[in-house]
Amino acid sequence: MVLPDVPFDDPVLTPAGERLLRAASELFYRRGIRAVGVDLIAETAGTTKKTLYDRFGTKDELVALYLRGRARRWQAHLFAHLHGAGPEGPLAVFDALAAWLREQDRGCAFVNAHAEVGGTGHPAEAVIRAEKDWMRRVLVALAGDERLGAALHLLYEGATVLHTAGGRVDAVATARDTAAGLVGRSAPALLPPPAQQQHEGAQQREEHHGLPQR
Amino acid sequence: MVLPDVPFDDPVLTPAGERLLRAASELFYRRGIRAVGVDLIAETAGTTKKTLYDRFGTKDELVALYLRGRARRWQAHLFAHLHGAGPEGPLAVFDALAAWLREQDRGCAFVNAHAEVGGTGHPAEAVIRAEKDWMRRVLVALAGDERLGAALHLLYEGATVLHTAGGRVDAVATARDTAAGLVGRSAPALLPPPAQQQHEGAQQREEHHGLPQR
DNA sequence: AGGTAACCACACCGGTCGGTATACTCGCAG
DNA sequence: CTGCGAGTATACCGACCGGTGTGGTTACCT
Repeated sequence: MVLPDVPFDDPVLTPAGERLLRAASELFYRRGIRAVGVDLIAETAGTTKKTLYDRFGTKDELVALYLRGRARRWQAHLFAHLHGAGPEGPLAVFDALAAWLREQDRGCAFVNAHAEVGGTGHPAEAVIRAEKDWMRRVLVALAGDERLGAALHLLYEGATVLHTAGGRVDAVATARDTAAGLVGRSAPALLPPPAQQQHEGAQQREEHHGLPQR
Repeated sequence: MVLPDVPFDDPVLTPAGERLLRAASELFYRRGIRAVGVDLIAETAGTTKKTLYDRFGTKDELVALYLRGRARRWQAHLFAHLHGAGPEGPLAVFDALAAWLREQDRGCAFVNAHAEVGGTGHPAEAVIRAEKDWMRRVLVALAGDERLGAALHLLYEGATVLHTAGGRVDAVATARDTAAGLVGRSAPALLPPPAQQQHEGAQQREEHHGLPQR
């Protein structure tokens, strides 16, 4: 089975740029975007605001880069869990989510970012939509069915929200149970047990892989 | 059937206080909490920061009041849709949500607020959890079953997120379809088509039908 | 008459916001 | 040797942040 890749490649950065993006990612996720100033980011990265603006041009661009990085890391985590998971692929997504949320206690970075910048024309908005769209395509591919994949996507997002904002530690397990019911009912015979397939979709569909680099 | 009320009563406010809360609610929802300063709120309400702090003490308290108001308004909207909706109660929730999201284009105020203040000890956090917990109780009551209600809750939250952050206009409809499948499968015999009798799985466990009134 | 709650106008506080400017050092490729 | 990209250090900008203080004006209640 071929799973789609998230449509972001990793940026080529100078050492200081790398430290800045790493520091910004940690701070943005843990405290929120508007709650973190560029001064703090530069200081945490052990460099200066000057370097930050030389590399990234704008705080907004740094935010967009932060989200792209999150998308790539979540994909890596997810595909690692899916690898070797047999025909119950769709359900393994919920196991991957449970493990992910054990460390990422502030929930979905994209939903959180949208809460802060949604509707403002912020460059992060496109990244947010692209990630949601990608995740849906993954679930549709795993489910082998458009409607079932869309339903699983709803459960996946609902579980993330209720786990985090709702404080319901059983949310992911409930979602998995519900998903199992849907999957079992919809296509019980489509997936023969012994088959190891790997996801081969590695098309990077962006040619502009550099940074402002001015 | 008795549905639980949201555990917030409406505050008694002076005229200027009312204007402040109304202005703050609009601004917080549309632009985010941290993006809105107290100066702007006071100016929009046609009053001064002094009055704001005399009435509410803190911006954080104003934020909590804002969320309580949102919860009450959503409950009123939801119950109005449920009223007269026959035995297909659980599905009417998704119709109410669709209508709600047609006007509330920034999605769930509680999820958005949690993205900004989650994990900081902010007084809004308790309000957020209470609202999610209340909504779950409503869905469990409507479904007449704990597991089914929890599953519907997942679909409800997932639909809200995917509609808003994901930009999927079909999210609520998909959630409704999926919910219909779950409901139909779980209790097919309890609801004879031509009958206005209510499904009896909802145990009446509270006599407090009015407002919390505490 | 006196008290008081509500309100407004305005000034002020230290701190932080995103972003810019100047000037200097280092290593490396032509 | 020179030029340049990368980095550091530091000062600065106007605007805004949440929050406080002072003083004065209504209107209503005893």
